[in-house]
Amino acid sequence: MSQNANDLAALRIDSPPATLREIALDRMRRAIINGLFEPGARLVERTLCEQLGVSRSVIREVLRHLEAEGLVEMLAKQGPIVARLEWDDARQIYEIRASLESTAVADCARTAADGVKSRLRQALDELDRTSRQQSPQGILDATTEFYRIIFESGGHNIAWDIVSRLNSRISRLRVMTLSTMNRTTTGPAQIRKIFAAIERNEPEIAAEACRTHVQAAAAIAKELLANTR
Amino acid sequence: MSQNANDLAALRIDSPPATLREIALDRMRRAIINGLFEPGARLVERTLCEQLGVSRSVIREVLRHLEAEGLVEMLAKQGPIVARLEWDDARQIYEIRASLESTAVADCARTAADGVKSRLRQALDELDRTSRQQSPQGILDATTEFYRIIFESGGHNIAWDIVSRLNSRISRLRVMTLSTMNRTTTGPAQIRKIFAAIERNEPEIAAEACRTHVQAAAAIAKELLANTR
DNA sequence: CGTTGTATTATGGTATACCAACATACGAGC
DNA sequence: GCTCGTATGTTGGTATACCATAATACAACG
Repeated sequence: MSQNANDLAALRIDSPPATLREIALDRMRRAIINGLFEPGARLVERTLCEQLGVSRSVIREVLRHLEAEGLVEMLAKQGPIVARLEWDDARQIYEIRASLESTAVADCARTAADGVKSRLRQALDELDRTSRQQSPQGILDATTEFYRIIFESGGHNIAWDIVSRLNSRISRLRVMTLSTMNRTTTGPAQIRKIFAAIERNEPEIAAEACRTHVQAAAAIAKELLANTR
Repeated sequence: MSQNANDLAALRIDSPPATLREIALDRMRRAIINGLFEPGARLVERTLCEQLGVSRSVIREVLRHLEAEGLVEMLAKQGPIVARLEWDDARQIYEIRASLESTAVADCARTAADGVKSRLRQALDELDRTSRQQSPQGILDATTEFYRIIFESGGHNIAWDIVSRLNSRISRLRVMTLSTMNRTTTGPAQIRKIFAAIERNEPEIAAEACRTHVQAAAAIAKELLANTR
């Protein structure tokens, strides 16, 4: 590989100017995840056109994508609504997360090199910081980053996609459960336990700590869902 | 609940006349899964319009859906192609399946009532039958049904959706691995082992047998992918 | 003969037009 | 006043039109 080849590689244009559809998809997804649209709210196509300033073609394609992601539900003969979340769905999502995350965590504990460990420590520090200043969004981002490192480091990007997609469906619960967990216990104790096991390369212990963490979140979520009704 | 109420319930219209989009989605998905379109093949929208006899709006919405499912890839500035499958993707898919299926199988072994067991036995008989007559499609259908019962019986429909979607991405491998496994070993020995453990309500053993089964499939798939190159 | 500029074509991105089904409101007839 | 029918509006489903860009072919020029 010559210097010349490197220079040429640097020329490559890799950020294709986003299409309206991609922008709209991103906006809509965020809007739903952030709760800008209530679960069950109707998503009238022509209204969305005005709100986003694009044509119905674009909106409809975005809706198809979000439908496949499970963020939007299509009621036959009535049109699209923001997906609602029953406890039974949430329960299943937490179960699946427990499976996938504990597997990834164990894998990470088995193979993690120093580089990964230090990146994890960084994420954990960030979590501590945001946790002390009671910033829900910050806690969520830091926790997400912690897990992202675990999945990516083990080459589990497909599992990460699945987990991310599932998390987006429980976004509303997630921000509350995470805040609760970081308020009641002494900070992010459970995450720290996971990290400690990874650092000492103890897969079984790490996986078990992870399962505990997810189950705790599920328990809190169940409470929340019961109270909201 | 009066007889009257029952009669009224029977009046309910529950099969909304499928839209063109739903039909087209189904057809396209099958076409890709069955290999009618080669992986990597371009999916030119106007061509598909003629082939399916619908407008581009419909085709494009279907493509968005399939894109989100991972069956179609969008190359920026070049349009959609049938998703290709690298071994690294297949590897991950088998790993995820191992996690989710073994969890579901353990759950099933823990809780399965007689009704579930007899339905599983039925599926197993069907698998024996199709296996004896070397029918690849029959083997695939029977195996799918076996797992479907396991997931549905435990209330794991979301996990089942995920597994189904992943399986559709490895459909080509799947039909070959299943045939191979049912040819080399004495019939569906591994599936039978899973069933036996479920029947005796032994979750750990059932889960382990399931993991073995998936790992064996992955090993064969790896061979296949290596040879195809 | 090759290089460069230009016309043509193929194709995806976006907007718009039209229709059918369902819902709502209103008015005629009893 | 109640019922039914009709007009009107809302909204999703589908088709089509138009544009921009990238690739290709071709021609002109050196």
